[in-house]
Amino acid sequence: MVNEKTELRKKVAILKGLAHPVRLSIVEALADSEMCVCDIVEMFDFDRTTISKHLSLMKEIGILSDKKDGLKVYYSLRIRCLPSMLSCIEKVIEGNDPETVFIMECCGK
Amino acid sequence: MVNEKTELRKKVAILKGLAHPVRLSIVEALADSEMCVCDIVEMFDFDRTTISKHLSLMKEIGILSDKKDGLKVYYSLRIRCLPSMLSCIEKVIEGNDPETVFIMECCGK
DNA sequence: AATCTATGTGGTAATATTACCACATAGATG
DNA sequence: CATCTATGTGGTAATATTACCACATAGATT
Repeated sequence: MVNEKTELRKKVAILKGLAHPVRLSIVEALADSEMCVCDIVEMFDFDRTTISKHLSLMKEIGILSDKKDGLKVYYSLRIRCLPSMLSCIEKVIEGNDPETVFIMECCGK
Repeated sequence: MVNEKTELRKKVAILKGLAHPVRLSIVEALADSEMCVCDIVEMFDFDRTTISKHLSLMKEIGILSDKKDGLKVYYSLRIRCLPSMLSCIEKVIEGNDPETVFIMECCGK
């Protein structure tokens, strides 16, 4: 049995880990395949070290895992259900007419 | 077609809205049924106005909707798939042995 | 071994988030 | 209508997050 408080803290940590435009974009990019830091850095206009810190953070939280190969480090999703989880939110957003920001139904199950 | 940047911002906003222990607890409590502010406040040791601000924030983001009835205000989930979305994260956490903080598989699909 | 390449870390200034207090208000009740 | 009850808002101090710079390191290349 998992401690309630601890479980809540872990869930919040994961959500916080996803709640940043750079980090969420990385997670989405990793949905299909792993990428090296060099390629991930290319995606953004931010400093290389900024991206590196976002990756370290997500690794520490448990969202990503890394794998070294020569000079390069490859990151991949450690929580595989994330893309489908996020697609729930996407459907909510995409389903909107421009006026209403969010609708009430999604996932259609 | 939804603007990519805007969509990302909205997704991040929702995730941020969930990424706080008080707010996530509220969302979980609202999974089953709506609640008035007075009852939600009872759940926590924080100041009443702190809870009120968390509710306002989630309403603004679109996570919650409210409904007035006399003096009381009832909040409910506006994004209904949230509980099942969060259960994905829960399974990841619960599936752990105490040593490993996160596992790689979840949702069992 | 000197150098280069890919990546990571410590420090820090700028910015955002959070929690509480003081105060405001709408609707019920005496 | 005076008051009470449930709720919300503005302001602010404490804290957390973020992005960059300077620097460090491991492994490849010359």
